Amino acid sequence: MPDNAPLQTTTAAAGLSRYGQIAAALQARIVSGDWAPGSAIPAEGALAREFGIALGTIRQAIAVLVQQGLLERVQGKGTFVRRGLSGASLMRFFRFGGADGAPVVPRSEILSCRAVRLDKAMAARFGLASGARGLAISRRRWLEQTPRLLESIWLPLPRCEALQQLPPAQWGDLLYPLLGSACGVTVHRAVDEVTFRTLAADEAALLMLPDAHPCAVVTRHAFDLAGHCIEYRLTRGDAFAFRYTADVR
Amino acid sequence: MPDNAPLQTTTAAAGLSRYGQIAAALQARIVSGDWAPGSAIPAEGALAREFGIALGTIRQAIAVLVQQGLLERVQGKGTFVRRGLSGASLMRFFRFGGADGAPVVPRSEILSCRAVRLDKAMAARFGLASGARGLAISRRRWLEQTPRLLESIWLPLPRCEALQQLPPAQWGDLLYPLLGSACGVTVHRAVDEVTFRTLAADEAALLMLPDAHPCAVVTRHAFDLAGHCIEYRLTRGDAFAFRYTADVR
DNA sequence: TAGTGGTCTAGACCACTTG
DNA sequence: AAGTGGTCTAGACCACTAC
Repeated sequence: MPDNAPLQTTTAAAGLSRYGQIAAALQARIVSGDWAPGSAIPAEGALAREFGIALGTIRQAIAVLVQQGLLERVQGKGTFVRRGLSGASLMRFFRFGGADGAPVVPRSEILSCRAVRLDKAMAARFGLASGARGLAISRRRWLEQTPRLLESIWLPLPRCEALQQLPPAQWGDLLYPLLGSACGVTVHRAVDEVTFRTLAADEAALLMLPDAHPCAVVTRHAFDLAGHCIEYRLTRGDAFAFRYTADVR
Repeated sequence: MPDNAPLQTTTAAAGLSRYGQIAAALQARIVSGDWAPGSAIPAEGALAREFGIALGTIRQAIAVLVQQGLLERVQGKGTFVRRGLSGASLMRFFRFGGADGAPVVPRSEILSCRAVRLDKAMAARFGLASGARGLAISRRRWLEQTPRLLESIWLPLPRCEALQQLPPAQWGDLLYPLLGSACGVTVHRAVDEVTFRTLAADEAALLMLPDAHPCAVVTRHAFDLAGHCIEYRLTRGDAFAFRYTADVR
């Protein structure tokens, strides 16, 4: 038995525990696409043999990635790379009329989509230089016969080029699955910030609401598996339809 | 070695894993006050001997309670029962002028405090029958020289009787520490729901805002260690000062 | 029946905190 | 130096899922 080799000779092992190093190694395989979203990773035993460690240790490494939301374990079936966010989750902020239980997807109407130069702040979000190219999308979302949300979306352009080729009519109602299939981008995490203001005249008209009507604004930064920002989104909706629940402990 | 006794003879062991049963046993000691908030629980080894199980199993049980937020582990020092919520956390929904970094506690002004009969819905929250007695508190909270929040608080009355004896002038600015010291109640978890509306005339006057000004309403259910609701609170504040960040993954 | 993850054991040594 | 939790091992058996 090697008992306790003082350092695992992976690429960079700086003061990390063994399971930490291995978790990083597994994460690298996921981020690189070596293990695709939705697919199963090798069994515990196989990984333990590969890394030359005990079962308990590989389990600990996997637990780290499960905690991060990168992996998902299922009794008797295996351990799977989690698929990206569906994107429908923005509706969790609003309750428009209908039944509460069913998570509905609003119909998407693309108002405009064009390549633009990103200003300094926007480019910085994507880790690009000021003036870099991006895609600016304006979208209106409907529930039944009523416009409910207004969205302004920015995407980094070398990365999401494939979207420009595809006619908006074929985009469907959800952006993230499209980003996955067309651009190979997996949205793994999002940070939403909620504030509150009143609608500008043009916004109010598009939402069929009175001028200066109160509205909730959700500002979203979405990130890929590597943790890079790949979407900036501004969503506006009727403030009186806003409802959000937070658990504190 | 007993190897694997099929069932641990605790009180109720229904299909739970051993560490699950033990986690429940530990939780009972915390909820009963046997292990007080802030104090250390016995070391892993001692607990393992007491329950007649391996170290790894007691660690698993403790991990469950850490995950639930009941316990906290500190390297080299021990495992501690977590103290209750500070209550200042409601400010996380609002950003009033001042510096962002510092978590400030607004000054509390008690507008009224009286015993009332609870209607059916309110009594049900506390697990009481309609018409049960409760404490209704109205509070205004100041930052510097400006009133910022309006709070309506309901508490179940047999439980929080000690508050009535204490003059409001001695309450201080935070309710939860007071509930702990005066009534022996630990607030361990809270569920906040956010909605938007406009201010009524009396509310607007108290907050020194225009009539019908937009406001954010935070509805809070707070729970003790046993999971029973012990506070219902309605907080109103200027909607334009509202700002909340949520992480999705 | 074979393969997966889930639970459990009985040790060992390490890292951190305290007196 | 003594006590605590943190890491790691090398096994065992159980529960669930598939074929």
